[in-house]
Amino acid sequence: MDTLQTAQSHTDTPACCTSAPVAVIDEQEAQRKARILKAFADPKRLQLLSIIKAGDGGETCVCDMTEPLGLGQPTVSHHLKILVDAGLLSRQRRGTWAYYSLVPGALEIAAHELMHL
Amino acid sequence: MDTLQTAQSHTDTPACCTSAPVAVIDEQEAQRKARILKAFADPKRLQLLSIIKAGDGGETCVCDMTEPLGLGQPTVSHHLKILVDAGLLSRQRRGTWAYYSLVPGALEIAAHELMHL
DNA sequence: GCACTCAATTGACAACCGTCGATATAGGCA
DNA sequence: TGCCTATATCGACGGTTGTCAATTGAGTGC
Repeated sequence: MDTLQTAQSHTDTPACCTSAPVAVIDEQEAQRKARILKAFADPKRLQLLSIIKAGDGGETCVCDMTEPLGLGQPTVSHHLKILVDAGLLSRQRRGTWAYYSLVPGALEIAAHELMHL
Repeated sequence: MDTLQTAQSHTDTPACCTSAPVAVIDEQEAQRKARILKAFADPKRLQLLSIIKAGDGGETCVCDMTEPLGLGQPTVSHHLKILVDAGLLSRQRRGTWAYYSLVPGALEIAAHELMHL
């Protein structure tokens, strides 16, 4: 058997298009990583994470997020849900208020996924 | 009795919503980071990066990307342009073919942005 | 020159996303 | 109980995004 498939078109052997069995991450793994990274891919959500990270005790009340972001309350709730669903934030109700805090290690894991894709 | 802020009942000062001058990253910085992270937030682009990273010599020809991704050539070109514009890939023409390679340190910088937002 | 191949661009379309207003839910207080 | 506040959900609307078919541009070899 030919180690590399003989002549193919172009009247000669092209330098590339060797159809090598590249070790590419599969569709499923790619979608999983993309779902997490997509949660970061919005300026407002990055600001949200920044606010929560800097919050007292590492947590922040929803009512403290709407004003600095210049967004309506439903929109902030929407972004927070996305971040929670992505496993980046955790929610805790205290009285009438809802406090959000970073899931420990979540940022590090996400960063790790970026470097080792 | 609450040691902080007197009675926080409605019609009075609430416990949160202190409108503290939170050190939040500004809109401009958030948009800059989001633009980079948005480039990662797609499964096909993650697969592209994976293929290129694993390519021989750290570079891969376009014609070796369309098949494993199951995408048309224009779509692959589209994604590659997004990755180049984000500063993650660099392009080099050799003959008729175009080779893409990871910009050194790009992944590390992006990961750093994630952890230190 | 011409013919051929690979890659990039264009235009169009459906799906997704961020935003808002309106409404619903949950919890505290009188 | 009923009212009030904070948060979540719903429905709708523009803007963005991923995809493709068709075309154009770039490069090689005859």
